[in-house]
Amino acid sequence: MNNAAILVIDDEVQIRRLLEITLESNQFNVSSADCAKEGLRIAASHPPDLIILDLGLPDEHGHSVLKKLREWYTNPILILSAQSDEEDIIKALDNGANDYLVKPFRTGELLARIRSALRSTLTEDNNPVVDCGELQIDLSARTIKKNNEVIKLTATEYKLLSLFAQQEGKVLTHQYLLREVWGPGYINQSQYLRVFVAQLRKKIETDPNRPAYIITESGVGYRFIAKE
Amino acid sequence: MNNAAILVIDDEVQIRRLLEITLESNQFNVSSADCAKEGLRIAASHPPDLIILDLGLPDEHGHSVLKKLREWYTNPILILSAQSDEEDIIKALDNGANDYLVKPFRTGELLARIRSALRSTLTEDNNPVVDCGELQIDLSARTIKKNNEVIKLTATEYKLLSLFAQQEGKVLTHQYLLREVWGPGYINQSQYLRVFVAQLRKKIETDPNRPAYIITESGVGYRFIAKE
DNA sequence: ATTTTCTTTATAAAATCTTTATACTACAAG
DNA sequence: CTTGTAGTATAAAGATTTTATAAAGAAAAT
Repeated sequence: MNNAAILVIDDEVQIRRLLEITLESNQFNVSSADCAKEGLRIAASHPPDLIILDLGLPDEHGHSVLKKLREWYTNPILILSAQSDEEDIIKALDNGANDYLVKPFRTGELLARIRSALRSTLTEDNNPVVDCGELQIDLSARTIKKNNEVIKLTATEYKLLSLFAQQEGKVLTHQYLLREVWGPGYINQSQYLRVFVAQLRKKIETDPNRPAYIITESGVGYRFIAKE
Repeated sequence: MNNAAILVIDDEVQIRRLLEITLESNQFNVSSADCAKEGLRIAASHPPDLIILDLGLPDEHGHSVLKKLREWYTNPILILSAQSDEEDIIKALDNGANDYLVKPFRTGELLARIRSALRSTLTEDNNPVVDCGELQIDLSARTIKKNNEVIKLTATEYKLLSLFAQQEGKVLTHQYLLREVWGPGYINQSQYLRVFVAQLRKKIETDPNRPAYIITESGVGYRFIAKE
C-alpha cells in the first residue's frame, strides 16, 4: 500500500526537512522543490501520487500553481499554508485542492489526511503471480490458468502445485512433499505422491506422457520447471 | 454538478437547522437524522452522495457509526466534531472519513470542502457497479439486477454476494466468508454457507444446477466469476 | 398476527481421497 | 540377450468427505 511518491513544494527549508523526515519514516517516497518553477518541473517529469503544496511561494502565487497543476494532474493535492482566511481556503479547494491544512500543522493529522487522500487513488492490486509461460499461478486468487483458461484443481492438487511453483527448479524430495502436503505422518505414502503427480500432469502438461513441467528425479523426488 | 443528496447526522437541532438552510440554499438535497440509528437507516434506504456525520451522537459513538457505514458506503463522509484532539482526527480519517472539521466551523469553508469531496465522486461517475453481463451489482445502491429486473435479496444474501462481487475471481475460503458475514464466532458453521449459497444460486443463476457465477472450490471455499 | 428471514436437521448427490491392481521403465546381474 | 528388481505411472474401484437442497422449526421484522 505504501511507497507512494509524494512531492513537497515549499520554500521554507525547515518545513521541507520536517516533511522529508516524517514522510520518509512512514515509507513514503519523497521529492521536494523550493519554488513553483522547480515544483512544476518535477511534477511533470515524475508525476507523484500526491502533492503537498505551500501557497506562499517566492516566485509565483500558490493559487496560480494549483491551477496550472490541475490542468493535467489528477492525483490528490494537499495545501499547506500560513493563511487561515476562509477566502483563501475556499479559493484553494475550489481550484482543485483536495485538502487544506493551516500552519503550524500537527504531523499526525497531516499523515492521516495524506492516507485518506491516497486511499481513493491507490487501489492495491498486487497479485503475486508465478508466471511460467503458458502456465500462470495466482497465489492470492488461488487459481491456475493455462493459456488464460482456468484449470480446476482439487485442494490437494493445488497444495502440491503451489509448492512446486514456489521452488521452481529445485528438486523436492518425496519426504518433503509428503510432509508438506499430507502431514508428518504420511512420509512413507509415496504412492499418494505418484497418484497426485499423475493427476497434475494430466491437467497441466500438454503431453502428459512427456512431462515438461513436473520432472521425475528417480529415487529422489520431483522437480518443477518453468518454461519461458 | 449540484442537486447532490447530502445526509446530515447530528443530534444538535441548531446545527441541523443551520446545515439544512445553508445546504438547501446551495442547491443540495438535504435529509437529516438526529441519532446514529436513524442515520444508518436513512443512509441504507436512500444512499446519499455525501454524509456529514457528527461524532458526538447520543446513542452510539461516531467512530463506530463511521465504521458501520464504511462497510458498504463508498461516497464521501465528512466528519463534524467538537473534538479537536489529534487522536480523534487521525482515528476518524483512518476509519474512512474523507475530511474532518472542528466545530464551530465556517459555513463557507464547509461548503468548499463539500464541493471538493463531491468533485471526485460526481465527475468520474464513480458508481461501483460490478457488471457481469446479465447480472449487475450496484454496491452503492445495494441493488442487484438480472436482465434489468431487480432481484430481492435478504440482508445476509446481499452481504455474501457483495463480498463475492468485490473480489471477483478470487477463491474465498469458508472461514473468511463465515467470519465476514456472520462474525468470528461462526467459522465452523459451514452449513450456513451452503444453505445461503444455494439460495443465492437459486436467485441469480440461470441454471442453478450448473452454476456459472458462484463456483464451488471443494474443501476450500467458493469463487465468483463475472462472465462478460 | 402474519410474513419474512434465519437456523437447524436430514438426506441425497457429487467430489475427492485412498487403496488396489497392473503395467511400464531403467538398469544390473546372470 | 534374457531375467529380475526397484522405482515409477496410471486406471479404476471402494471409502470417505464434502456439498446441495429441501423442509421444518425458531426468531425477527413488519
